[in-house]
Amino acid sequence: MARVSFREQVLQAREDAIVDSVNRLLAEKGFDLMTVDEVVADVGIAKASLYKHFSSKEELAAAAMVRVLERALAELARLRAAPGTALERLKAVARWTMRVQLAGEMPSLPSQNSSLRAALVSHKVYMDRLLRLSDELGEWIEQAQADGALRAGLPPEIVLYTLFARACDPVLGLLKLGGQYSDEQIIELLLGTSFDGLAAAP
Amino acid sequence: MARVSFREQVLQAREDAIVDSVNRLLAEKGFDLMTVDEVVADVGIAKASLYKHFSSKEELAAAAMVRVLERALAELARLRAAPGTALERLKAVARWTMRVQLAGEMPSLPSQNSSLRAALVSHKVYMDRLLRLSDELGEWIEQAQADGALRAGLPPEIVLYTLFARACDPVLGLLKLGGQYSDEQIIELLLGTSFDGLAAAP
DNA sequence: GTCTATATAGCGATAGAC
DNA sequence: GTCTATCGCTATATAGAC
Repeated sequence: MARVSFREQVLQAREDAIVDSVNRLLAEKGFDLMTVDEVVADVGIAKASLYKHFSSKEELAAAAMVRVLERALAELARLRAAPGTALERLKAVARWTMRVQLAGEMPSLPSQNSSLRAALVSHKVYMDRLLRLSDELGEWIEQAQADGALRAGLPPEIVLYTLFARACDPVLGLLKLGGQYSDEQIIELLLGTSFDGLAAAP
Repeated sequence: MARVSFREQVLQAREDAIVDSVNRLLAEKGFDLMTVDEVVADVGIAKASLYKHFSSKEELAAAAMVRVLERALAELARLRAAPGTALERLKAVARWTMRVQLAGEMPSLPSQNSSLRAALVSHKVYMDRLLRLSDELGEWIEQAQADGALRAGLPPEIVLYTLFARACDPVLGLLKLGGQYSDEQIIELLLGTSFDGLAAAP
């Protein structure tokens, strides 16, 4: 670990505070409705100061995504260290992503915004974390299929996309809004629909 | 059927053309990135003319949603007239919504935009169609559970939300972009994950 | 009802003093 | 690096002639 000056620590702490706000606002309102003015008001700094740290609104979103991807990678490492089958690990990851979303900490980016997409695919750190996460999940998916625990006919790609999609499923928010179920009940219900499906066992 | 003058027919045709464009643009770019300027350029009219037909951008979105909801209700009526179990009908509806989305005709509205939400919930026609659709699907869901075809422990509400969510699932777009599968293959794969789940049969 | 032209407001981003 | 003040642009929505 390189030595860092006190000044650098202060700057790092400020960047962390910015990413904190961005992450929460992205989870609340999404990228298009989040404004840079809100971010700086939330952090309590001037807009020009923020732009000394991040060169654009897209960079802000990328930073928030990098952080959540790194937290996901840390969760994967934790799960790998514990005992459990590949299927159990995949379910645990799905639970973790749903918990993050219910806690209001899952940034939601529109898949349609092309300027944002362009910024993300050319963002080296973001792409690295995303690919590492995909690769590691892909291994568990193939292992679970080899175990006979995941349907064999299903392309691993589909399983991966489906897991990612459940991380930002609007159904969670709807059910939480309804107020009829606790967070953990919502998670177990949706885990059931994802892995066991809507239909009754044949 | 009330008699309508030629002039009224022309106006109706223009409104239809507007809703056509809005529907396609909503499917392509979503509400936040769709601009009224694009709509009028696509239709070939002036912006002020559009605002004589629809009083706001939110009204435009509501009109597109009403039309797709009415098409869904028509599809339900068609399915009810044909033979089939409740489960088969629910699967057929899911197929229909996925086909609409893959055809680029499913308007996508952000669930987070509060001004849009407010406009929709106070839009009588939209709410009427939405509730009718929910009611009719709810009957099929309860019937399918009574048949033992849908998992009994699952609250019907969850099944309904899940079906709605699959109608705008970003996974469809991702798989189509990949170019590896035909539209019908994508539909059958996702129908499988929705109804039978990711996990292998026990 | 349709048009051209414009009002009005909010946004991302920056200049320049300190 | 941080601030205040502002630019430049684009968006929704409207005024007023025809």
